[in-house]
Amino acid sequence: MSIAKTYSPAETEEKWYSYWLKHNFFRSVPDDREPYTIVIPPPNVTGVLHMGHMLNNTIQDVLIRRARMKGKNACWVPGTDHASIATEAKVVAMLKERGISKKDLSREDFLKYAWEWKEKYGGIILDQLKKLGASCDWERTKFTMDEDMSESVIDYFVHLHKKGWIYRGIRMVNWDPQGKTAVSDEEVIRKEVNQKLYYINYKVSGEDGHLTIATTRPETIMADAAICINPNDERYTHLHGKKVFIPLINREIPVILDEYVTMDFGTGCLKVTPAHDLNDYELGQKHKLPVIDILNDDATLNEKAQILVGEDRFIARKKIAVLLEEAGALEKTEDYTSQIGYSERTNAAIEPKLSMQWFCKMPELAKPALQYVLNGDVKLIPEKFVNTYRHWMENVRDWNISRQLWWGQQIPAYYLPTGEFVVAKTKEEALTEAQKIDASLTINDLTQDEDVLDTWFSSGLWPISVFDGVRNPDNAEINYYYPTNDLVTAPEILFFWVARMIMSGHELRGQKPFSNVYLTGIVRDKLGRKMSKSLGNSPDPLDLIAQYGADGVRVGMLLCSPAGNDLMFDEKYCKQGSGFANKIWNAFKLVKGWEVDESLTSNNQTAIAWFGSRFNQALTEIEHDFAQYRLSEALMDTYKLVWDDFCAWYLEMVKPAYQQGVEKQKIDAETYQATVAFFEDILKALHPFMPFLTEELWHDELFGTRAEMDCCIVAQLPVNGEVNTQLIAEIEVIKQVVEKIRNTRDTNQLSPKEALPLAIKANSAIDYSGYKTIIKQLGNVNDLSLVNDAVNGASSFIAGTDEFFITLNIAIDVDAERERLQKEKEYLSGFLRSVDAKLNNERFMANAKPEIIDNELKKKADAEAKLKIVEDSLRGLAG
RNA sequence: GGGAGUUUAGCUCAGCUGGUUCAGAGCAUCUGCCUUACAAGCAGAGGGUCACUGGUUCGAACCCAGUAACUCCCA
Repeated sequence: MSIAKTYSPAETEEKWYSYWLKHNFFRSVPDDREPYTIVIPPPNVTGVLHMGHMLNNTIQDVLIRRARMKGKNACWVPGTDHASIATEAKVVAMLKERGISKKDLSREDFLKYAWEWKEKYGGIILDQLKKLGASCDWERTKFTMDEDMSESVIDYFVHLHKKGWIYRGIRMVNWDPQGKTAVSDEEVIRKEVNQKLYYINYKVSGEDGHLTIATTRPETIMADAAICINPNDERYTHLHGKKVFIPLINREIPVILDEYVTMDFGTGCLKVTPAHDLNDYELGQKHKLPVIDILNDDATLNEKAQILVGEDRFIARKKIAVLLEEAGALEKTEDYTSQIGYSERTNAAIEPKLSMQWFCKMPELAKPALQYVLNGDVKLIPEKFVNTYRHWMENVRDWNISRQLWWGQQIPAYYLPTGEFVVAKTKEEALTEAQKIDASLTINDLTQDEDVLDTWFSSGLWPISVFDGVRNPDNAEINYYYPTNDLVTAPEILFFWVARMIMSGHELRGQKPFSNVYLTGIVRDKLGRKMSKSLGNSPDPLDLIAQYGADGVRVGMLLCSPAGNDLMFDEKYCKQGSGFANKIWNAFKLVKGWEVDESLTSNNQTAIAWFGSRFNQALTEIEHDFAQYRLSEALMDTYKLVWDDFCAWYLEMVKPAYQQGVEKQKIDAETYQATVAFFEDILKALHPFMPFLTEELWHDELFGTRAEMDCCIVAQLPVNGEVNTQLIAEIEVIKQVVEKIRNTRDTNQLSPKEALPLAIKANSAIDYSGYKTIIKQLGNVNDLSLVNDAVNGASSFIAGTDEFFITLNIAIDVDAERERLQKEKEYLSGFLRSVDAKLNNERFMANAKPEIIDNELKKKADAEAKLKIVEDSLRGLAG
């Protein structure tokens, strides 16, 4: 196979992804290997791939591929969640476009449309993930409303109900008037909003005077049940026990006293509207006030409002301001900013609303779930999130699990004609239960609760239900794969999702659902703004892949992703990624271009031994990075291993020197074979990050003929190689020597092509005769000699504690040389002084650990040796 | 209002148990090179009062206290 000038990702990616699929490399079934399991955070069926998914799934894929290459039975379970509110909203919108209204449909018909929608759009993200290279076991793809998954949800509900942890109650809920459902506290996004504060006069009953209240919601005055003042407020003592009239509708309401009212906010008179404000509701309960609900489910005013009936709340607000003005009841308005809640799903302003809901008691579930994290059974990465988690779990409130929707698992509660209810898995079982209450009941007497369960109630079971562990708690799969290993998700859903999985894991299996939770940051643009559709600052991930290749984008994502911190994404990182791919490609081209000449003998043993050691050392470092989930650093360590150590140093050491007139470079067999072997190891180390490029090169004929199943994706990572640390340390000195030779060339404005003679006066134990080849090749040195005395009149430098001399054809600039040496001398003397200061300090000698002192002594000796050399050189220069 | 976090080079970030592997990496910048793998490259170079103030210590980017700015979560 001939090789193209640059790497072109597109066809490669398509080719190898299908190959992997065809050969079932992503497939996992239980066997006797150690399992390594990740369940995907199921994306919404409504979504399309965004940068957050890219980051999240790149990380998961790196982890899963690495585990696979370490010989584990790697299983990555993909799937989607049904996102009840968001999906229902989409379906309602779709129907509206077709001229169909949801309220004209039966539940059954509506669900048919919803499933149709899900089939059409629900798999988009998963398909897009394939472009990224995600090696999920697609045969395991799950959806939270699959029959078995839903059954698991119902089982869990029944289970919790039996324990008495699920109950019904009237509560003030966050009502989404657009979705026409309650949403949980966590699904409300608070935003600062500029509003107006309306000052409204209420006439005092039986007197001429009035009092003034301040409110942001004048349209709710018709629902007022009282006016509340602080009993300590001296301005209003005359109002104690009085009644006032609500303007426009002239309903009489009492003035009540409660210290709850802040005297210095507004006027100190608070209108109490129990039906439409959480705090007012509680105040109303305390003072036994009536609850007057003037809003419909869609937040239009109902007939209880008496006026503006049928108007939307916001339109009513504008209109009532005018009416109040006309009636002379509007004192003034002021600009005012406050926090308003918006539905995460529909972006409608949340309306506090009283309604009957299902709740799940949290304290009993939260307590053990907190322990898993506190005692380290479940590790949060980074650790800082433990505090946040604890704070939540210790202040947890009961969870509203019902949603007034159709798309989702319908609550398995069945009402008797009397209004009593039973909870059971099926209607038949419910009947049996119901008949215990009234033996004469038949199945037609039972009506199932209309509401569905919160989506998190089902995704909270995800790591168990994907292995059918709720319905069949002792099946082979759940026993093998559960607890899973790593979970990769966003901190915003630590409580929503992660905590609930830990709760259900403990409750159902007495076990944690996963050992490590890697929390990624939010992907922001380079200005630090969260990427969002509305801002239009998010690149299309698929465009990025088309432009930079999947490998390039994967590298780009990881380069800028410190664990748990937000990442400032910039396309330039992807560019760096694709540049890296190209570098590897070109290194490959070089090696591939070599022709072996069997008659040549190798003199690259040192280089080969060095890179072998360096490679093993780097593997250990990378392993260490992964153990701490420092993926960004693991990648950077790999990057530098390949680019610097392999390409810039090793290949330059061994590559056949340019020979005039020789068209093909020849190389000895030993070096060739070693280099090819190194390259193969490098492909393995790179594979988790750059699966496509590595797989492509893996199959090149350079490596001989490969069996069909011999693929990089299942190659085993090299382990436990030897590291010759002395050799590595000595090569570091050799690199310095080479750099200084190049520097000498640079400062004397000599061409790199001009070969130079080098004399070495070794003061250290390094045997330079073994490094001659390398120095000659990299430094373009034509004559290398080992000497015992300083060479006069030559340009010199020091590396380590050894001296080096280059005799130049041109006269060296003595003054410049002296200045350079003088500077070095000053630095060394200063350094020596600081070391001596420590060593002469009694308290240092008394307090510092012995190894620290040893180190200082070594530094002293080292500096003294160097200083002596510099001083000698200076003397030589003078003489 | 309560809680948490962040602040190190122009940018994005490392810096573990306080001590020469301590001020580092990648990118960007500057200079010189189209050198037979790669200009998406090669060879060099510059760049930081470790947010600020004080304290502890023989010794502080690191520990403690306070201040400032930014971010997130909860109310």
